[in-house]
Parts: sequence; C-alpha cells; structure tokens
Amino acid sequence: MSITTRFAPSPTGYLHIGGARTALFSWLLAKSKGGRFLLRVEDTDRERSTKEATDAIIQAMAWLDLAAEGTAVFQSDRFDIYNSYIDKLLAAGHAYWCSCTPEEVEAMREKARAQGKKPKYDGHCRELGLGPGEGRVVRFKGPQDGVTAFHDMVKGPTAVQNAEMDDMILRRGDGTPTYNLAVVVDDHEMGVTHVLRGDDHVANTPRQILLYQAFGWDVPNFGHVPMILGPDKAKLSKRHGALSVMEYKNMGYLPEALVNYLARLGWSCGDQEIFSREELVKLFSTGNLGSSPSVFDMKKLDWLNAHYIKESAPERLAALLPEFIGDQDGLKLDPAYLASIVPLLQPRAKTLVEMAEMARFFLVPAEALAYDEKAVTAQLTPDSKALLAELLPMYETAADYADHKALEAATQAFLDERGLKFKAVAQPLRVALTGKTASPGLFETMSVLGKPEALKRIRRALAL
RNA sequence: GUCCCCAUCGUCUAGCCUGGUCCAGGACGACGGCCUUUCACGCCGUUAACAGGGGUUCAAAUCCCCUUGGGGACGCCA
Repeated sequence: MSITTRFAPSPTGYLHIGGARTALFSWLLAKSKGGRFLLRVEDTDRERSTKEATDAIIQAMAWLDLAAEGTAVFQSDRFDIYNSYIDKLLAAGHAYWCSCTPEEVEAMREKARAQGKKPKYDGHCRELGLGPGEGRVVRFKGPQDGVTAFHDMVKGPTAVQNAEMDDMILRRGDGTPTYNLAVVVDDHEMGVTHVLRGDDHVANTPRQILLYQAFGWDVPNFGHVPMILGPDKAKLSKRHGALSVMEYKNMGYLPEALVNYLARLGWSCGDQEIFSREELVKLFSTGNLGSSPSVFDMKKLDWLNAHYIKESAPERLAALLPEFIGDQDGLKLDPAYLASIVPLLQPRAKTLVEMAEMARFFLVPAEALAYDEKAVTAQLTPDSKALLAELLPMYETAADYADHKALEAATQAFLDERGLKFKAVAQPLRVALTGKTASPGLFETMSVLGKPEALKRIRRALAL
C-alpha cells in the first residue's frame, strides 16, 4: 500500500525551523515508505497570505532539498470546490446556516467562561432551519455526545469527548471556507493517507475526523509532533534568534547539517547522531518520534555543521564562499585558488561565515595585508626579524612551493644547522605571512599563498 | 476557567510498550589532559539525570494513582 503525505504551510511568513522539521518528517515518512510527498499552500486567509511568503517557503524547501511531487495546490484556487462540498453537507443535514453575529458568539463564550465552562458557540441556530442570507455562516452540525478517538502516530491512543467541541464554522460570512473544512476536502482529494503536523493541531484533529465521517470518507492517519522550544523552554520565537530557515543559510550553515540536526530533534535511532539523507530515508519511522517538546540547541547544530564542512568537497565550499565575503574589492577570488585554501580551513570553521573570515588574509594582496598590532610587537622583534632575514634567501631559492613538506624540511635543516628550535621562527614567520598569531599550518599556508606572494609578505614584515 | 498533552544528565536523546542484563548508555556543551609551529582537528578522561510522593511486585526509570512543574487548545487564523 503506497502512502501519501503532505506539508501544508500557510504563507503568512517565512518557513521557520518548526515548520521545516514537520516538512522534513513528512517528507521522510513518505520517502521511507516509497510514497508521495505533496505541498499545499493554505492561503484561505486572503488578508494574511502573501506571494512573497509563498515564494520564500518554496525557496527554503528547495534549499533543504525537500522536493514535493507535482505542483503545489493552492487553496485560494479552490473556493468553488469547498463550497460545493459545504452544499453537500448542508443537503445531508450535517451542516446548517447560522445568523449569529461574531459579537453574539463572543457573548456566548463569555457567559460559558463565567460559568466555569468551556467557551463554546451554544448552538442557537442549530435547529432553526435557516437558509442562506447576507453575512450568514455555515456551521457543522456535530454530534453532542459520544467520543471521537484516533490513534496518533506519535502520541498513541487519543480521544476527545464530542461535547467538548462546538459547531465549527465551515463557511464564513464572506463565503470563504475555513481551515478545517478546506483541510479535510483537500487531504481527501489529494489522497493524503498520513498527516504529520505540529502539536498545535491536536485539537483540530477530532473535528476533522467528524468531517471525514460526515462525508463518508476514509480517515487518514494522524501524527502530532511536539513543538520546538527556545533555550528558556518557552516556545521558540524571534527573540530566541533566528527562526527562518533561510537565516541559517545566511549564517553559513549547510543544508545537510540543518536537516541532520532537525531530524535528531525529536526523533532518534539508537545512538546514531550522523545521518546521511539516504540513511534518514531508510531508518525513519514515526515510532521513534518523541512525544515531548525539545529545546533548540545552536551548539549542537554548530558541531554538525563543522562535521559536514569537513566532509564537503573543497570545490563545493569554494563555490559557496564568495557570498559570505563582504567587501570583495581587490580580493583574489578565483575558484581554483579558493578551492586550494578551503582544505586548510575545513577543520577550523564551524560555519561558512567563519570560514570566510579565516580566508580573508589569503585573499588580500601583500600590500594590503592587515597586520595585527599586538602580534607584530610580540613576534616581530629585532631578533626574530634578523632570523627571518637570514631565512629569506632560502625561501627565495626554494623552487617547490607546491610541496609544503619540502618547505618544512628545508626550514628544519636551516634551523638544525644553527642549533635552533622550530619555535624560534614559527610565530614570527606566521605573523609575517598572515598578520596574525593564529592560522593554519605554516607551510601549507605558504604553499597555498605561492612563492611570489609569500616572499612579498616576508619582505613587507621585515620592513615593518 | 474548561479540555488535552508532556516530564531521564545544562541540552538532544537511548532505555519504558514486552519490569530484573541500568548504582541508567550515547551525543552536544563545559572542564581537564594528550598531540602540536599557533589556532583548530583528532584522541583520552571528568562532570552530570530517572521531578516528588504513594502504591503493585521478590524486583520499577520501566506498570498504576496522586502532587508539582511545563506546554498546548478553546477564532467568521491556520
């Protein structure tokens, strides 16, 4: 039996971390069973939905490589379909017209609240047999007793008293359909068999099941994944920092790192931490989804990102790097050169932003190299400069800069002759070449810089 | 207020369904060490948890109840 899942965001903003995770889980659920994954844009609220948000969501999903099958379904294109289904419900006696105004309904809720009861619409028009009319809404005529039960893929058996639910609106006063109606119609028409969504939808599920039953349709499987919390254990929000998936891209995270991180947030497979896309597809199962909320931990994301940076092909990273380098004036940015730098930075950078910063001294010409003042005073002393000056001729004659080991051996031989320790030159030479006291390996750096550039830098340092 | 959900190291989690192999395992972090030309990487080690209380049982992180704490839902939003 083939399964179908879907991700159904409402385009009122960018794709946030929580949405991305549900999308990922839905995608994985489909792929792990060889099923289909669909995308539906829930834009029935015409005021809050925007084209920009829709594009941003699709772009973010593309970055995460969560491809949906076929073209996305837009609910705003389908109002006629929803209305025809509402008519069916009306005809079958599962729905009724209601003339109560929002103010009247609010008063009913207040009254119920005051009595310590659950705020609900009181069913005023339920048996009035009203017909259509200006501003009237259509409500679902739900059962007033009994229970609606379902087996949640993550929470297990779940049941709600029907008396807890009021007669939800299916069609608004302006003729547009509401969320619960549209979702049920679409999930049915799209053949969705498994619905994985955020925890905040649990309360909607029994209502939707009632609708499925009223229509006489098969009820899909539901699963509700707990939400993601900020470090203070409150619901993750803007004040916790980046929420948008694309902000993570801009902060220099690799999509596979985010995917791996998100997959492990609320899901597990024994002790395994690192998962390739293929492994995720192979190993994913809703049975291993956790049922308690989890805190988003940037440090662990950093660790995963560092891991994937180390694993990446230098050429790929080199191609991504330029967009993280601000003020590119006069910088040497050709792809081959960048690709030669990247391997020296891969073990050191946690993000591409960091990598771009670390790469900077490689990219500026010797004349423009910024020397750290403290480093210069501490390392480029008269003594160490004298030693560098002695070394210079050797580096001028050394032919093979491509082989950093040869450079190192030559330097070592020079030092041995004089009975000097490596430490005597290491830091001064490093400052001369990089302007800083911390850098990748000296001779690898020298080798990547190339002979003319390296010599220019040493000469410039001697003149400081 | 009403209804629903959740609860293992600071964090992500394994274990819970099918009690004993768990004085609770892994990972991130933090701390310490090793390596070393710097910074990293890597490697080694330390730290640290079954929310509390009652049961059931020969035996409970695991099953039941209560308490506490946290969260969510209650819209002509999705």
